[in-house]
Amino acid sequence: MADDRTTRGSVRTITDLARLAGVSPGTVSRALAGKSLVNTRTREKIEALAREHGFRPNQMASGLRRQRTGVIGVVIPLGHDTRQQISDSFFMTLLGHLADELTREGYDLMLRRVVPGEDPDWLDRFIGSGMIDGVIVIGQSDQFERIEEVAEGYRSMVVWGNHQEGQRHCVVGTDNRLGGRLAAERLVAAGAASIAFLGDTGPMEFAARYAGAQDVAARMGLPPVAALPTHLSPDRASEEIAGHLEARAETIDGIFAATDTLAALCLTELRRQGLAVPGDVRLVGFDDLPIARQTVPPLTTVRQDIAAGARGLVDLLLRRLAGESTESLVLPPELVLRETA
Amino acid sequence: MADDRTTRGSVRTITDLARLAGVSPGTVSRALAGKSLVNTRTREKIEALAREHGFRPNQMASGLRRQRTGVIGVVIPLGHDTRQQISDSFFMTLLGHLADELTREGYDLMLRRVVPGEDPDWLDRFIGSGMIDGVIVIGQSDQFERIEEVAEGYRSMVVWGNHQEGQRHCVVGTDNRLGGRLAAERLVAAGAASIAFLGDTGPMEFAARYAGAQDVAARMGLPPVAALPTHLSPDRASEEIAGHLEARAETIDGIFAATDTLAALCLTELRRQGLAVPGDVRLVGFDDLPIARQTVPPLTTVRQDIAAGARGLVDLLLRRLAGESTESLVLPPELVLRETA
DNA sequence: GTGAAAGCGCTAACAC
DNA sequence: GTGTTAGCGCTTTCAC
Repeated sequence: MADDRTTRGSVRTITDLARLAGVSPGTVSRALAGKSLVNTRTREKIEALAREHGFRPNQMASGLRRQRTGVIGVVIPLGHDTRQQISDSFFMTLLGHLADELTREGYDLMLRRVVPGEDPDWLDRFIGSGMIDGVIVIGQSDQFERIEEVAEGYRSMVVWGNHQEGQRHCVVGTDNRLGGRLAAERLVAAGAASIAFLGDTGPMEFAARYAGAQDVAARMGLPPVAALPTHLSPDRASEEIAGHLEARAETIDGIFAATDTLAALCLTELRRQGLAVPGDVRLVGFDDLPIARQTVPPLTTVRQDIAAGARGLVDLLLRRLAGESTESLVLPPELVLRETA
Repeated sequence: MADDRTTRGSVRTITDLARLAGVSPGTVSRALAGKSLVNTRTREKIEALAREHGFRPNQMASGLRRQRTGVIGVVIPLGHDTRQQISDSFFMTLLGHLADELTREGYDLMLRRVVPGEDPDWLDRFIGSGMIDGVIVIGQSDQFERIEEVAEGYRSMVVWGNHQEGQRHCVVGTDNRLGGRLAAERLVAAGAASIAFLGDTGPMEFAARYAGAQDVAARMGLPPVAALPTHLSPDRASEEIAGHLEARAETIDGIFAATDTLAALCLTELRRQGLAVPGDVRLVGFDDLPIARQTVPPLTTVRQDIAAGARGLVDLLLRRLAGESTESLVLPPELVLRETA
């Protein structure tokens, strides 16, 4: 075991430091907090001592006393399709931006991935842990109702996801339905007459994208958009896509993929089956992840502004922590024209 | 502000619950902890009450008292090239696996991204916060020395990175030098006679990969491997790659890219400049990220077993927390033959 | 401007 | 088996 937590000497507590400085613990606390009035010389002395001994106040103790931890929880519910989203690029990128934003605001980030199916209590458990001042939920998954219930009694929460008319929880997200419309309109403009949606329509975001595509098909008098369900893990998805294409390729000339990741896989499958893109089949993705620029041909897609999303989440959460009421924030999607449609 | 932290009733503390159950706080603590002996009926009663009121013990308080938080810190130092690694796929994937492993072991994960240049004290600050029982550092970046110093006095740390002869800190990582050799050998076997290394050679992992390639060039009597430095952010890297290729394409017939991400960008640039892969130029990447299978043609690369890495990191850290001494863990890289070399 | 003292919510001796 | 008690390390009245 050895002397783990002692780097130099044994100035572990504010009391140790107080003894060294010849003052009381209270004074040290005040000096280090930088607030309340402390004699400049006392403060300087204490700060010097603290630096010299590499002292840092224990955040658990401080948190307990002040009833605030300085930590924001970030939770990723893996509802549908447990194994997948695990390394979903979109969520991971969002997480990176969240880390940056929270750091900038002086908060730490506690990350939790949960499987709601195994633990229905996932959200309350996190909130009730006493470890976090607020929580950001990344993705509603299939937990819309659960989140609504919690939002009823807990204000310090903001969710990344889809906005529903009249919902109670504060959400930040792209207008998925509009995004779906943009995608389908582009497919049609590029010459598609029979469109399919590639991906699971279970998660709300995806359902909304699908609905947007349906809107366009209906408005244009095209046949309804077929749903080609897939999982999100690359391995399974590839197989499933191959199956769908074999069964339906004849009847489909436009594909709207739920994510760029799926679109990229689909592109590979299309090539393998000898179908030209965008000649035989037009393809549009969603997200505008880095991969969208690197496929061959590069992917036409619907862009979500991830950085803006992260800023919005943090901004709204901090405002809620400060007692403000906040509206949800719906971000506009943007069609990015490349070469697949 | 409203009644934030109360979902139902006001059973916030173990003492509240004790009052309800007609027992003492101590008994509630014991009952909920599941350890020490408590009358079965008392325990059941308490558990029922706890469930009914959605009570969860405050982890800050518990942590403070027990001197253990149940939280592992994960820190990503952004040393070189601040903006980049920010969404580096490799680190993000590793992070995902770490989250899974730690969760499985009952730990929470506190994530911090730091810029050592701005805060030389990044590591001590995290360790000294009192919020974490141990720390996993993802990537040595340019902080090898700092990490060594800290390792001197702090045992509860494991680092993802490159292994150096005689180093003090416990590290888990791929044998990068061997990986570099595998890559270069493959390039040569595929017909390359003049090899370049694409990427910054500053970070230790990359330096080792580069050194491995040099080993092979020397052994084979080929000209030394040229280093083509780049940043890691896609935008800058693309430009830089284009520049390098324009300047040197004539004289290079094999490229070893420091990461798959760079390799994919390079592939795009090569195509743009009308160079055939692997006809004119052979290309090998590193990591075997999902993108490696989706480029056209798919990328020959050196695989790092990320899942095994995450398991190793967590396993070693837990052993160290338990007081064991542990050796570093060097994982074998594996050449994955696809079509670019 | 500083000290003393009372906890934040929990756990772990120590009694009984 | 269970109650009582004394803190974990910090902040914050309340005195002075």
